[in-house]
Amino acid sequence: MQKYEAAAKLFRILGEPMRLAILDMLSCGELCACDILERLTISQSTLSHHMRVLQQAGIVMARKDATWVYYTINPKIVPDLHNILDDIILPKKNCICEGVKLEDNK
Amino acid sequence: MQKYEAAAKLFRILGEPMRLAILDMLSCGELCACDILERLTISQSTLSHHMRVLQQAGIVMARKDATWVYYTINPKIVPDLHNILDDIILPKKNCICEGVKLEDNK
DNA sequence: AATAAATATTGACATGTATCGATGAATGTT
DNA sequence: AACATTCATCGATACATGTCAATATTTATT
Repeated sequence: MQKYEAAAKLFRILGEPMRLAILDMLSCGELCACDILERLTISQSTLSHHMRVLQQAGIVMARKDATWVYYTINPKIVPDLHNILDDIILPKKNCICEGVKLEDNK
Repeated sequence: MQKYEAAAKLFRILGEPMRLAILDMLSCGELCACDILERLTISQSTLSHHMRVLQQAGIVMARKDATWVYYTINPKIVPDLHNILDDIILPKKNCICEGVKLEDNK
């Protein structure tokens, strides 16, 4: 299972409407937290939580300037996500469907 | 927010290691529930739960034959998922980053 | 009809996490 | 030095859901 946990974690992070809204906003380019907060109906602490999650997952990058923090989407994450999805869902060589039993610690 | 809920739901469903393992197994082709169960260390009821979730989301399709149920990945879901991701994370026209405020009921 | 096998459903429980208000920390301004 | 602004952290709460055992349902077999 361990094999799938990293991928699952990424998908789980994308599995929240608020975070998708934030990523949609960032898709055009850099925004500071206050810009994002202005367009959402969530508390500042909730936004801060989401930005931390997105950052730690490597989905967004942060740049601090004085009291502001500016966020951008990590461009590398886009092909990464596509590849992660394809590696699981598309036919491939040495696939687990060929027979091995999966234990919880694998 | 409603705008992102469908996409978030799909990602959330992909956000479980067990379901990714199941999809990985199905990536080569059709398997029945008992085949999948044989290679995982989860209970039968848990597997049944996951298959129902994957089915209702349109990610896998089910075919019943006597007492067996055979599952396949819905091939349409693959490009769909890529498009959903790109529609959010890549730059685009008429993007919400251009200014509108998002209410919870949107 | 009785039994067996494959899958679904139900109810209970534990865990994870989104959310908030309150507060703290860092930086800039007066 | 005092204050304001921006963001982070903490503690509490509510809700969603993964998991299981037990049971039901469906179909085939004897």
